[in-house]
Formats: sequence, C-alpha cells, structure tokens
Amino acid sequence: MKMSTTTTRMNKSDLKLIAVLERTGGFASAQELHQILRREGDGIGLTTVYRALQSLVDDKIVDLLRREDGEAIYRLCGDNHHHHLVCKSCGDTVEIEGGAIEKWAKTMAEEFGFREVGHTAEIFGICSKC
Amino acid sequence: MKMSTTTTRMNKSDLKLIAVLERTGGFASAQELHQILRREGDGIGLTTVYRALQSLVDDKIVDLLRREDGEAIYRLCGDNHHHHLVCKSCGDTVEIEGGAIEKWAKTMAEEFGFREVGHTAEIFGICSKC
DNA sequence: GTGGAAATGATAATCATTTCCATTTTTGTG
DNA sequence: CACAAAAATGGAAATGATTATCATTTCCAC
Repeated sequence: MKMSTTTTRMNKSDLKLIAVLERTGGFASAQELHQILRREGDGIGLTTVYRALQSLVDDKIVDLLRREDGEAIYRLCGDNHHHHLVCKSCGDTVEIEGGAIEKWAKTMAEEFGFREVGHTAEIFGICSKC
Repeated sequence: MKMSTTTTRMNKSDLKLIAVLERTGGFASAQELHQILRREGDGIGLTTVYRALQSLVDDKIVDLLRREDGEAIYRLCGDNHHHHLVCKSCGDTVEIEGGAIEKWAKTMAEEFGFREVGHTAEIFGICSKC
C-alpha cells in the first residue's frame, strides 16, 4: 500500500518561501521575498517565487493582502480564521478575532439564499505609534 | 471683498466624475469610469480621469479601496456606507447593511488604539439562481 | 486682447504580475 | 543504471493598471 500522496504538495520552492516568511515574521511582497532569497545566494527566479506564493495561498498556508498602493503582500497564517487591523502609516498589523463578522456574514448570506459563503474584512487606520 | 477662493477647488472634470459616481451608485475603477464617460460621448482622457479621482480622494470626497486583484475602485463617500454580497458565479451583487461590522470595526480599532479608522468587508458565495 | 497659470490628453514610461516556452530536475519503473 | 514522462524552473516577453512627460488648449484677471 502506498503512503498517502494526497497530502498537500510541497516542493523546494514552497519550503524556501515558508522559511523566509518564518524568518521575517511580518508581511512581505513577492518582490521583496525574491530579493531576500537572492541576497542570500539563492538563484531562485521571480516567476518561481510568484508561483510558490500562489500555491501557498491556495493551500491556505499563506495569507494575501494588499498594501495601500495595491501591491500584494504575504504572510504565514495560522490555521485559525482571523482578520487584520492594519496601520495605514507604518504597515503594522494586528490579528484580531472576528466573531461578529462570522455571524453577520452567515446571516446575510442565508437571508439572500447564498451558498458556499466566504468573506473578507479588514480594518485600517493609524496606530498609536504613528 | 472677494468670494472665498479657498474652498475646495473643483474643476469640470472633478464634477463629471462626481456625477458619474452618483449615477452609478456603487464602486467603479478608473478605467470603468473612463469608459462610461466615453460611451456617453465625453472625450475626456484617461489621464484626466485619474487626476480628477486622485484630487477627489485627496479632498476626501471620494473613497478609494481595492478589488481583490488590487485594482483601485472608487466611490463617493458619505453616509451611504454599505457592504456587498457578491455571487462568485454570476457576479450579481446585493447591497447590504453592515451595522454589526461598523460596531466591530470601531470596537477593535479602539481596543488597539487606532485612529482614523475605516474598513472593508465583502461577503461572497453562490447565489440562489446559480 | 494679452500673458501667464491651470487644465487637458496623447504618448511614453513604470512597475507588479502573468504568460510562454525551452531547459533542467525529479520521479517512477524495468 | 537507464530512460521516459511529469513536474519544476527561470528568463524573456506580454499584460494591465497607474504615473510621468510635455506640448497644446482653455481660463481669467487686467
């Protein structure tokens, strides 16, 4: 009998990206992640970085959100669904619980007969330090 | 004595954009707004559309947010704040109230000492027709 | 009308992201 | 090991939104 081959596929590039994201901690754009890897001597291509990030997002291993200028930024996410409170000025981010949102989304969707419901919600403002 | 010349500057293009945004009601990207104006026979240039939108955003007459793909979308800001329930399949959109969200966003932001707070929240799923 | 400032819009430049495609690496199998 | 098929890779070109340039036009005060 074979070992399960249907667990999440994870190739070298995916692992590299995860490693960098773990190390850096916060959010980073694809370009930044690419530069970091290059600086460390890894010859990984930009294309591969984008590909890896996309597959990690698909597998819900990485969170994708947007800077104010629209650039995509990525971060490792825990397995618990959460939302973000983002500082418009310094980019600092706080993970917050969204119990109220979950309920709201569910209620609204049901009311209008929607199925397979998901939602996004972000709060942004200026943090106390800025 | 002169009339106040220091009130918000508002040129023809600005007014055109405001008019379209009023008429369409929801969100629209710069490109879409440009197309609408063109379709209506207005020869306005894309550059001018971007310029006008930017100045309206600066003057806090228009809100800027982002689609999921990062494209900038604009809407008149004011007290008609609402959220959307979007069908992933047919794109149909329902405007909904977000009372719970407003409260949630406010509470969370205060808890972490954020100022000048805004938020985005969208629900997506598959509508009853699809 | 005249001159200068503001507005306009076509075109080119920029920048993140995707697409293409040829090449390399990995993997499964005998 | 050898070999073929599949997956991964990365460079270059394409895309698409947004911004910068710059020559021309419109506005207005005098």
